[in-house]
Parts: sequence; structure tokens; C-alpha cells
Amino acid sequence: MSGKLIEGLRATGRRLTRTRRAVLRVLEGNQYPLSASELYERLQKEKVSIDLVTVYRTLTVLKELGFISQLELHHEGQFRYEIRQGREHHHHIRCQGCGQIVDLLLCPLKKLTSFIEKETQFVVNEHTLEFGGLCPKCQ
Amino acid sequence: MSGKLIEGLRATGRRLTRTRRAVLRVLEGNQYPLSASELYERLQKEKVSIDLVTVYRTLTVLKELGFISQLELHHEGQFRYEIRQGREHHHHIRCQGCGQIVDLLLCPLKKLTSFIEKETQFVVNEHTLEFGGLCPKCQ
DNA sequence: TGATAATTGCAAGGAACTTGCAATAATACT
DNA sequence: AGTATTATTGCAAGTTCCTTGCAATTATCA
Repeated sequence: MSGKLIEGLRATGRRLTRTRRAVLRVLEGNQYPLSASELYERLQKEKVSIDLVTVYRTLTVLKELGFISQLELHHEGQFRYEIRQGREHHHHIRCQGCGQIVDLLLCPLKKLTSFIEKETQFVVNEHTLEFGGLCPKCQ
Repeated sequence: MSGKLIEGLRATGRRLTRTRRAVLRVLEGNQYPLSASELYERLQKEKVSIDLVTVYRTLTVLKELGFISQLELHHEGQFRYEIRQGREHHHHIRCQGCGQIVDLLLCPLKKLTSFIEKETQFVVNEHTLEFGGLCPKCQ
């Protein structure tokens, strides 16, 4: 991973710093996508001293380079980030009670809700489905 | 509509005010879902003097009563609201260029992207699909 | 008409995220 | 290695969207 990382950074005139490595390391060690502030807290626990602002900026860079993906969960009001690293495109389910986030390893969304309920043992009672793209005028 | 509105408000010890009527009227006269600040601007243009805070509070009430629904579009960072009034559950597509929002009159999401592209003439290159529910522990 | 209670406006407070700028650190050059 | 160059960082302050507290106003009910 480190090779491609340095490569990607160099290609855009950027540098591999302790900060960037630390952010990636924490994301790699986590099962579910983290928000900027969660990431910040974990770094503090690991005695890695990084400002929250730097976490935001680092996430922006890593996203631009395609190393992580940014996602928005329903009604959370914040972004979350996860390592991409060859992972299939996928979705998530989040518990309205405890906030737990679980990956859904499916996408072509057939027999939607009942399937997801069987797979995850969740009770689904809300979903977000919104598309983004370019309208005829803007293409 | 006004009948059920008053009914709903009364049932929860609330009152039908000029403000609430005005907010509903603007939402009814609009094709696409409005954000709080858009709503506020339209009211100002109509010389209806309402504080932005009141707009927020009014939207909260109307949502609680089920007269409007609240939605989040991908990467917008704000809520939007639209009249429910017997409308089918549906989704939206928003242009990444101009911000135009168009209703999608489908939901069971089959043959997803290509179908939506044909219907709307949009080029879809992003979507959000996230579920909310209760995990086994929280049920 | 007056009492009661909901609603409103104003000011202030959050939370998540961004920007400006000087200090610091990483890379390039000699 | 030593220095110049340029990216990165931390701190402070700013944005945006939304919420809360509280006194003033307005709607409803007796």
C-alpha cells in the first residue's frame, strides 16, 4: 500500500508525512467507516498529536487520491471515511439505536429490504436512496 | 387540506397561524423540495415577514404531523422538505452541475441506473443508498 | 374581555467543517 | 551535509445549517 501511496502523493506534488500515515493506519485498523472527530479521538488515544483541522485536510487529500471513500449515512450530519483498497463498492446499515455500522456486501438491490433484514438481522425501517449525476443541460 | 391541517394541529394542542399557512402554501406551490433557507427567501419575496428560526420550527411541526417529508440529498449538507399530501413514496435526482432536483416516480429500484438515465436523461454517476433500522441488540 | 398557553423574534449557542497565516517540516539543490 | 524551496501543520477565526432560551406577542377558551 505504502508504495502506491507515495506514488500518488508525489504525482500531485505532495509529501508522505507522519500525519498522513497515521490517519491511514487508523482507518485500516477499523472495521467501520470513521468520522473526522472519531479519527481524531483515536489518534489522541494513540498519543499521535494531530490537530483536528489537519485530520480534515488529510482526509480531503486521501479522498482526492482515491485511497479512501467518503460516505454520508442517513441523518448523521457528518461524513465518514473508509479505506478503499480494492474493496467492492458496497453500502452500509446503521442502527438507529446504538449507531453501529455494518457493511452490506451487496449492491444490485433486489428484494431489497427483506434480504437485508435476513442478512443482517436488522429491522429496516428507513432508507436513503438518492442519485447524483448530470442533467441534460449540464452534460 | 386545511381541514386535516387544523385537525392535526388541534389534536396535538397546536394552533393554525399565518406562519404555518404561509409555509405550507409556499411548499405547495413548488415543484421540488425546498430547504429552510430557500423557503425563507421565498417568504420574504412574498412580503411575509417570518424569522428563519420560525421557519425551522414550523418545518419541524409540519414534519411531526406528517404533512411534509424531510429529505437529504447527496452531499448537500442541508435538509429539504416537500408536501406529502397523498403522494407516493419516491426518490429524487439532483444535478451536480446546476442543482436542479427532479422526482423519480419509482422506488422498487430494479434495473436501477440505466432505467433512471433513460427516464430523466441524466447521466448518473453517483448515488447514495443507506438503510436505517434497529440492530439485533436494540430491537 | 381577560386568563391561559402556544407561537414568535431576537440573541446566543452548537456541531461539523473551512480558511488565513505564520511556524514547522519534508524534499530538492549544490 | 547545509541551505533554499515548498508543502504541511497548528492555531485562531470564520461559515453554514440548525437549535435553544427567554421575553414579547398572539391565538384560543372560559
